[in-house]
Amino acid sequence: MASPNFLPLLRELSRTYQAVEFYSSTHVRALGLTPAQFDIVATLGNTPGMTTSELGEKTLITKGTLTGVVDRLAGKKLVRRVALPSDGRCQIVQLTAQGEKLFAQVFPVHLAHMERAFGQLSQKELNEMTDSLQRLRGALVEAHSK
Amino acid sequence: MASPNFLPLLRELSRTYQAVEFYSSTHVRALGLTPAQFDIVATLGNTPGMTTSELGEKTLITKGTLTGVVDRLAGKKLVRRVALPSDGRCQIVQLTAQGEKLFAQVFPVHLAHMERAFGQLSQKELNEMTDSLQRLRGALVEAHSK
DNA sequence: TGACAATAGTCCTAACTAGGACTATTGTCA
DNA sequence: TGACAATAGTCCTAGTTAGGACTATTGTCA
Repeated sequence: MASPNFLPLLRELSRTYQAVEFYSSTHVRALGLTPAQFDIVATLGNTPGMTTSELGEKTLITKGTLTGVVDRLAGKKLVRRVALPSDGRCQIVQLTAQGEKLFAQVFPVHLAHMERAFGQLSQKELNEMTDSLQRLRGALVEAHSK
Repeated sequence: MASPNFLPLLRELSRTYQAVEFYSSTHVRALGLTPAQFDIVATLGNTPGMTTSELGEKTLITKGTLTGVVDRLAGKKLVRRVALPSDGRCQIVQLTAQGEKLFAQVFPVHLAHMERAFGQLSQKELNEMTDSLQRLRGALVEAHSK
């Protein structure tokens, strides 16, 4: 390893991810939600609700964090926790009517906002980038498991 | 925008970035530093030190956060703040002797750790991914400025 | 030079973050 | 069935995060 040749990618990956986060979160905050809260509302939209752990898998928010975020959304009456009779350990998190309404108002608008940036790239490039990132992620998982 | 075709990329970008963070931070924490603290030590290594704002640009840590992180590193005697005579507003942050020593011990080891994952991809693929990410970032900056 | 804008950095608040300890519940298997 | 491992979720702690208000200093320009 004379000079590690992956540092530019590592650097660019961080910068680009942060740029996406900034572009997205600036818009989301203007709509009255934090990025984590929006993430959960968007994930619960058009679903009958899901387990806290399932929600964690989809949003990449870890369990310890999720408790607090769901608490705050529940405090805003956007989300509700329902016990699952078949498994006393689980709780289903689902949007309230008010949450559904917010989702319907906010989600399409935010999607259009993101489209304004991502739409500048060709479908071919989007696909290639997705595939490459997936290969990188595979390499990370593999390296971690050894 | 019948069905937005960029969502898979958005999703994969988050997942891959988080995978990198997890792979990296697990290792960094085992070395006794938080990711943000390691980032700063790594950035200051082999330099005469730099301004807080310059440090923020390089590490992508915003000013408000930076104060606290540098405070904690200073508390560990790894870093020191030096006033800049030529500009009374600026402070130079630099590694102490102990910080230099830690950098020399920890940085190469961490680089080798990252190499184990990134080394699985070809140079060509690394370059292509870097270029694509850069184009995406450019699109975000452009969309944000309008 | 004096008014005023720009910059550097700290401090504050609310929220998110990971990790681990802990409780309650469920599944497994001898 | 009873011991025990696995799972779901909450709680706690230390730390990071963005954003904005604030102070001090510097640069600009009429």
